[in-house]
Amino acid sequence: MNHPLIRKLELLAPISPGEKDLILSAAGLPRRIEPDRDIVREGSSPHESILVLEGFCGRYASFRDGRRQFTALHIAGDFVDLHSFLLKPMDHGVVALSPCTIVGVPHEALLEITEKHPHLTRVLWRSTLVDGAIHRQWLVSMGRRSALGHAAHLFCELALRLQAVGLSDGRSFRFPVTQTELADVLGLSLVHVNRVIQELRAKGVLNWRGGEVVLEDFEAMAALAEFNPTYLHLPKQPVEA
Amino acid sequence: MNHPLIRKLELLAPISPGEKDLILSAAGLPRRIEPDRDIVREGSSPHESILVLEGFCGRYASFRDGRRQFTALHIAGDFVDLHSFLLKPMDHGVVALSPCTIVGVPHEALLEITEKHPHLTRVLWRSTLVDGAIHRQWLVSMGRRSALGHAAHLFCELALRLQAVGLSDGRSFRFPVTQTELADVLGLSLVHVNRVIQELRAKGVLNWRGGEVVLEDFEAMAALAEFNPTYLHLPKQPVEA
DNA sequence: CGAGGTCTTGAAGACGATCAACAAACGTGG
DNA sequence: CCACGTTTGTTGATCGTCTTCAAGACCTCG
Repeated sequence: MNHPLIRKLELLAPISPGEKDLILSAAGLPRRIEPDRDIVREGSSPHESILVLEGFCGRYASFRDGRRQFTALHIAGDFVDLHSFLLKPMDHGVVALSPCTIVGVPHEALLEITEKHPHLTRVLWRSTLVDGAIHRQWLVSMGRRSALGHAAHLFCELALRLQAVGLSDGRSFRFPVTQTELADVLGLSLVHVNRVIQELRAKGVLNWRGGEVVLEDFEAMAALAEFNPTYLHLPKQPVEA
Repeated sequence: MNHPLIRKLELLAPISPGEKDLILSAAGLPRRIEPDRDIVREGSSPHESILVLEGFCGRYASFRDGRRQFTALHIAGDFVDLHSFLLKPMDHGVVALSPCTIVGVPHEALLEITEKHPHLTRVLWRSTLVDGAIHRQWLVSMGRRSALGHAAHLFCELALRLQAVGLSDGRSFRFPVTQTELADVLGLSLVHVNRVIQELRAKGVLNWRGGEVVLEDFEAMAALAEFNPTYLHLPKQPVEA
């Protein structure tokens, strides 16, 4: 089964063919979203949860004065707002960072799953728990890592998450995001992000041009970041690309 | 029913008497934990999830060089590691910040609940989602608020969370934590935390002595923090103290 | 009364923010 | 294919917040 959601859910736990059918048949039709468009609006109370089939998007909070902070980055296979099934209204927005393909899963269908399919329920619950674990690691990065370490940590995380769904070989991947957006992810200024990126380049660990990232030396990058992948709770073996 | 867990769960959603019995009967005997003692160790794979009946504790990650970052603060009624039911091993530790009374709920019992009690399952799931929402708000504080705003935000959050379980009138509460610990919560240095606290005192919004916090002017504090309580997903009316 | 922890203060310095330009890349229409 | 405008990336200079280092004051508890 090659559907990104299934691929992703199977990373969390084995699921049966019946369960696969169940969730796929609940999903609506794929929709195309342009970059910079909101996928879920802050303050809304959705009736469906959105799954990303393709592209990058992010959850963010923004201030009246225009400051913005991303609190999560999502890739193919991620539910961006599974929590909105049980937690309304949305306390943050979700925006497409690249062209995205998404599908919605109606909350009714999720309710049905929780009523009748305890195993699948646990798998979905678990996926929200992994989101939480990533939030915590970002908190650690924000609080106690240098800007350089923080950026390095994020690149390591992305490499492994993308590898897990077959979108990276663990070394290089598409990353169609501007430095301005990255600044809002890292909680830094645009100018400083630019300097940090250059420093990673100068150290020979990062090559990032035209939306393509290459980690020239993952080990060195991980060392800079004091990166420990445990929190991602990925299985030992990534799927084939 | 006056059990802190029940009080807390009822904030999330109405639960039936049968469900209350169910979860209470699953819980083990209360245990007393001294300050500074680990409640759950990083790297462990617990067979039960811990619920706080009394006291303050925190989740933290630490570095080899001694730096530490708290990623959550927990109060009476909170499950500190409900996620360990589905996500092992622990990617962080949990430590008592004050003397704590805790009970364990065996993962077997939680499994049973997810198999047979979908509604209660959703309530528990929801409680982990609120944790996630708080993580996100902390990320926003770390990334885009000044040290002063960040501290003010935390005090506002604590006032409302404690009020929700009857441990504050919304203005004052016990907060038996050192400035060193607060520094590790806020991701700041001890010295700077001290200065920020003094600034809040000078502004006449905070009085914090001997483990007792008084928010002299909640509105002013909330304004400093640009605090919006939506993310806590609390019901309109707090319970009586 | 002494000892250890906690809080407070001062001074110096680093890291990252801000302000202001400029350069390069990209997309579009002519 | 080039001209142009817009977006993105880069650089320099200055400034401010927060860190670090160091020491002293206060408090609690034996």
